[in-house]
Amino acid sequence: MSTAKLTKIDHPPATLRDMVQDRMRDAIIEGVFLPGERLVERPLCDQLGVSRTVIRETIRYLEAEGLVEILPGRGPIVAIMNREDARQIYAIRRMLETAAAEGCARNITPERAHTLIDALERLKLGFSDKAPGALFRATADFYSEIFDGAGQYIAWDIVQRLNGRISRLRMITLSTSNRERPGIAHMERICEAITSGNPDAARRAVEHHLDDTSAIADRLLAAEEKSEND
Amino acid sequence: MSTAKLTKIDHPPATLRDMVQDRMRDAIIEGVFLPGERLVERPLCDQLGVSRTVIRETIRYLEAEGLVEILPGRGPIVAIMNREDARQIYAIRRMLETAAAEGCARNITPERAHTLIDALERLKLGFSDKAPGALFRATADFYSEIFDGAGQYIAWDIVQRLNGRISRLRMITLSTSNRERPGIAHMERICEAITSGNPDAARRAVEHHLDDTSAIADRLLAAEEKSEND
DNA sequence: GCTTGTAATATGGTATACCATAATCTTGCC
DNA sequence: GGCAAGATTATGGTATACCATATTACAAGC
Repeated sequence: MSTAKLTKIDHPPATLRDMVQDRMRDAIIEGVFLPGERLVERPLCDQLGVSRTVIRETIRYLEAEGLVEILPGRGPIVAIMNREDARQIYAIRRMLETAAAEGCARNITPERAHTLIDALERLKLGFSDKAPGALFRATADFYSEIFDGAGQYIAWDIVQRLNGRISRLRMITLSTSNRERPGIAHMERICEAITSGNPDAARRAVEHHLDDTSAIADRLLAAEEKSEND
Repeated sequence: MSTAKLTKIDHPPATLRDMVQDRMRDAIIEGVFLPGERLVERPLCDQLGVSRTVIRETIRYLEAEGLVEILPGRGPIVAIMNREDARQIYAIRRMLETAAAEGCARNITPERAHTLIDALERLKLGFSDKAPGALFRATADFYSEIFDGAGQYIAWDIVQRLNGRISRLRMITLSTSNRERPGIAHMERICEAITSGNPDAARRAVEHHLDDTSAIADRLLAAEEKSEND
């Protein structure tokens, strides 16, 4: 077995479907397709240069993820989220993220503390960045570290999907200017509590952050509802 | 149009895909397809009498649900669950279900109490029934009432999906003979706490029940792991 | 007889073309 | 101007063809 090291290069980890899935998910999350907008198959095929099969499978997948809704007889649209949906999603995130922060603080290691602090640094850079995408990714990375540190990969999966559904909302809340400073302060508190191995403080910090975030989101949605009824 | 009344009942809600999705989901949940078993497209087409497209879309959907896993270059298999997965799933259920029980107890109305008690009755009948499917459905109905009463439909959605992934485990734990009595007793305590409008007691009852259940599940998986390594 | 290289088969992945139906839009008639 | 019939569009559903790859089987060489 002299060639043991040369096993297969994980050759095509990128199937067409996966790429289209990511592209469309990102497009929905970044608001390229707005909530309620119809996702007509054939135009999408042309735009992305793939066959209907791929598009249809992708839509099925995103439907299961909750990003796409299928109206009987009409076809797929970008899922619409209402105020109550958002409330519930934030409530669930609160449970899962507090548990993750607790777990991460409990299992904290020097290495993990290091990567967490790194992620926080990138997060701060993201805030000063103009592009909203960078901040998005940096936020996801930071939380990813927390869930990873807690070993809670299934909860992380759920949180990511929930985040996809409230992405538009997060985009707005993150770019609300008066939100930036407290947002960073919250993250710093969370990071500090976790790295110092204090589960209770970590839980409280996350609770505080999410209560704040969800209140902002709720106000936004309330304002939207109001303006719709004018 | 003399036969107007005889047109097919508003068949729209039943698209072929949905039917196949339900059939396959049930088949996986009920153990017709075992974990790790390959789901070969063309045979499935023959068995279900549909085209590959439908099968493929269904598989994509079930993949997003976590019931199916896709091995690169090999194709879809029924997802395999390990001990750690189960642990995490039970932990998440614990959070979501305790919150739901609390919420339901807080909002309890006479009507809801009535439907809950009804569901509990059916649950008891289900325990004496031989078919495991009946007990499954009755359990789902009971919890559905609780989440419904709490208004937490998104959490309910998540719990249902998680339950799909541990269905095999639930099947075994439910049919474990010495599990039946305590199981019913737990359900009765939960029902009683909720209908009497006592959120704290409801939370504790659910916690107790799930700690018990997950411990049984974990023992089962531990035993399986052991026998595998013989 | 064992290994190795090659052919055959099975399967997933992708692309296309086609049909039926339902919703929508258009148009022409009253 | 309103309404109804037809045209258009989009979708769900199906069949099929093609390619790439992975597994298996088989045959040839040592």
